[in-house]
Amino acid sequence: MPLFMSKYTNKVDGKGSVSVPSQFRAALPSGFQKSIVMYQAVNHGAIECCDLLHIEKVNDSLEGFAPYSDEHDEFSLALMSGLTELCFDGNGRIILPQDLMEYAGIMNLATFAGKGKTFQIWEPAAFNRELDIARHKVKEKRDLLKFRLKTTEGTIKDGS
Amino acid sequence: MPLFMSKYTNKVDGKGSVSVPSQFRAALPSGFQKSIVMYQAVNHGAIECCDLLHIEKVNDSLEGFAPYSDEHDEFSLALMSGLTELCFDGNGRIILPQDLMEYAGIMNLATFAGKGKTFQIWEPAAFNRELDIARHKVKEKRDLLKFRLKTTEGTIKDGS
DNA sequence: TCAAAACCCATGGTATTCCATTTAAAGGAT
DNA sequence: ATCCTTTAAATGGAATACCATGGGTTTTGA
Repeated sequence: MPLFMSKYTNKVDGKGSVSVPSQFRAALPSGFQKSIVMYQAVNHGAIECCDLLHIEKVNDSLEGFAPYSDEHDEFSLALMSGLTELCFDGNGRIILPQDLMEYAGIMNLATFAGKGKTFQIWEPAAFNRELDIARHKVKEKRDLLKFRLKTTEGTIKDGS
Repeated sequence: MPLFMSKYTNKVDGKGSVSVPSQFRAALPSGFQKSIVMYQAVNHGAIECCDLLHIEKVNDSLEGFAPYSDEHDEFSLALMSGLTELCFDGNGRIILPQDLMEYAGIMNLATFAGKGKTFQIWEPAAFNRELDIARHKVKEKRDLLKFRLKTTEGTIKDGS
């Protein structure tokens, strides 16, 4: 499974166009490489991005609620109405929606930061601040992270 | 599987005509792109919309009740009698029924809000209020969705 | 005959597409 | 390792197509 990793900073022009790093485009699942979906990151002033397949899985999970229940209503509205699907042009660019640019404070530069199954788009300075904070917190809490052992397949590499 | 997502606000003219966002029209299943079906949203003063195929599935689910049971009677009457099918004109517009406009309090503007398999039409200010409420409730209840996600993922996908 | 609805065309604005240039990365040879 | 060549990616700008909207015309049904 391809993952979003590393970070890249690209220019944003007057219309909000940015090139999505080619490594991120290549990491999209096959059959879902025409577009990405973005929304306000829950915990930060940043744009969170994923592929359409991921969204479809979230939507499938909503089927667990009764179709006319309050929960189904609240979750589907809150989650789905806030999404924006953006298709790439021939050069791998997208146009960032105005409201999301404002939410993230993005002007002329945008930092793409890999997060594994998703990635985020940040105003560069804000990203550096947040990265610093995150690293310190990881230092404190590093013992909390444990590798999940695969019980079915006996091949686990060292140091992975 | 096409989904209704994002939100759009369009103008409503004196006759109740509105353009249905092209993204929503494109998301209709092939063979069902001539019309949409709408009805009063159960939980809110809004118009709920979906495609005919979805209605057929809802109708199929009524088969779960015994044919002449009270439940079958009540559900089929309540769900089906309130439906209105509206066909698009050449420009992708529909004419909102008077009673549904009043039910939703729509005057000059209508906000189309994606909900996945369905979408809703709101009076813009009312939508913003409801979106705020829905987001807060989702924050409180988000553990419910995580549980669903885990069980769903565990059965369907691999390598995550 | 009249009103309401369906249909059609024209406009402006926006978003998408395309082409050209610059920049950066990758590979090969000295 | 350094320099040069080749390829790919990112950027800038312009042309094109699409969509929302306004107004008008024909059809339908009461």
